[in-house]
Amino acid sequence: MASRTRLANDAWEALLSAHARLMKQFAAEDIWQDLSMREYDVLYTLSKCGEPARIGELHRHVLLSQPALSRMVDRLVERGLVERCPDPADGRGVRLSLTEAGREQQRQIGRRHAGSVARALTAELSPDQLRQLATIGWKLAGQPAATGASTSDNKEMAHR
Amino acid sequence: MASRTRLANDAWEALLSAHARLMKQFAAEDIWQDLSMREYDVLYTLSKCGEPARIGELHRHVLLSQPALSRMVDRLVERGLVERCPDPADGRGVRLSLTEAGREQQRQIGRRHAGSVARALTAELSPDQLRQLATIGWKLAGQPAATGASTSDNKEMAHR
DNA sequence: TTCATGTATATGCAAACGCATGAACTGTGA
DNA sequence: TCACAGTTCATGCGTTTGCATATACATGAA
Repeated sequence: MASRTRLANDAWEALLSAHARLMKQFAAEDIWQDLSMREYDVLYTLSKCGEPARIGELHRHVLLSQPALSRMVDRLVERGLVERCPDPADGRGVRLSLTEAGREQQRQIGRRHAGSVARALTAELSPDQLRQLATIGWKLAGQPAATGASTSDNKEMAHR
Repeated sequence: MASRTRLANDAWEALLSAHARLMKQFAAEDIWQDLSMREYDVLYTLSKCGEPARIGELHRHVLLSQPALSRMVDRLVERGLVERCPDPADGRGVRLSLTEAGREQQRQIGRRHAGSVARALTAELSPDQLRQLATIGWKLAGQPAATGASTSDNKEMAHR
């Protein structure tokens, strides 16, 4: 049982190290145009969340404090990438959506970034390992299954 | 081949989501005493790097700009947790090491944090999945094998 | 209705960050 | 020996962050 603790901590440290290394590698690439990776992350999340999305919803997916996120949205609105409308169903809330410019910039950057990600990960991992990582990651993220990786037979899913 | 790209991107997104969720969860715990998770990360890294360590060495492991790291070390020195000495072998460099107080605080926090990590990961993942995550993570981190997880037979390692 | 409590987002402010650059030193080739 | 490019860390400065808190609305009970 103590070894189980050790196993878990080693796995977590490995995840953190992988995260740090790849984030640095991606950040160093010249594909981000005039926005930071965090800003891109918000645009990307917005495009995936299904717009219009609430700030609270964004906040569940982005590693930023709520006030920081609120102000980042300010800037993105000011730059014409995001629209902020009052929510007709809840006077406290706001509805966020990408503008056409925001969507377009997200797509441009996203295409290149997806290429970098694919190159970095497929260089190190087998297809089975990619599937394992997806399964494990989504599980830790609290999202049972996920997009499309579940279509292929993944023996490891037998572990629950 | 396009599916391989998709597979890799799904795996990366899963990793990011897991990272964000768990980081928030850990950050919300009341175990960090008077330091931030980033500060703890520096103390932990210092304890693992083998002291005395160079700032550049720390910088390879911590997701912070070099100037930010330099100033964080300033603060940790000011608070008596880290010592900064000139490097006798290289007049440009500095040698960093934990003070006794720094080491002690790292250990205190580390014990509790390790418990949280173990609880969070073992709740979601099987021992095999923990081993898979460690193998995959260290590979992506650019560190071939790693601490102790390699002692157990891991069938997935056959994938290279 | 009115009040109390809870939730969603915004704002004040000090601290921390990243980028560009500077200062100190190393190492190499002329 | 000197000059010059490369490396290591620190500093100036504007921007962004997090914490605490305010504001505005929602919701439920009296």
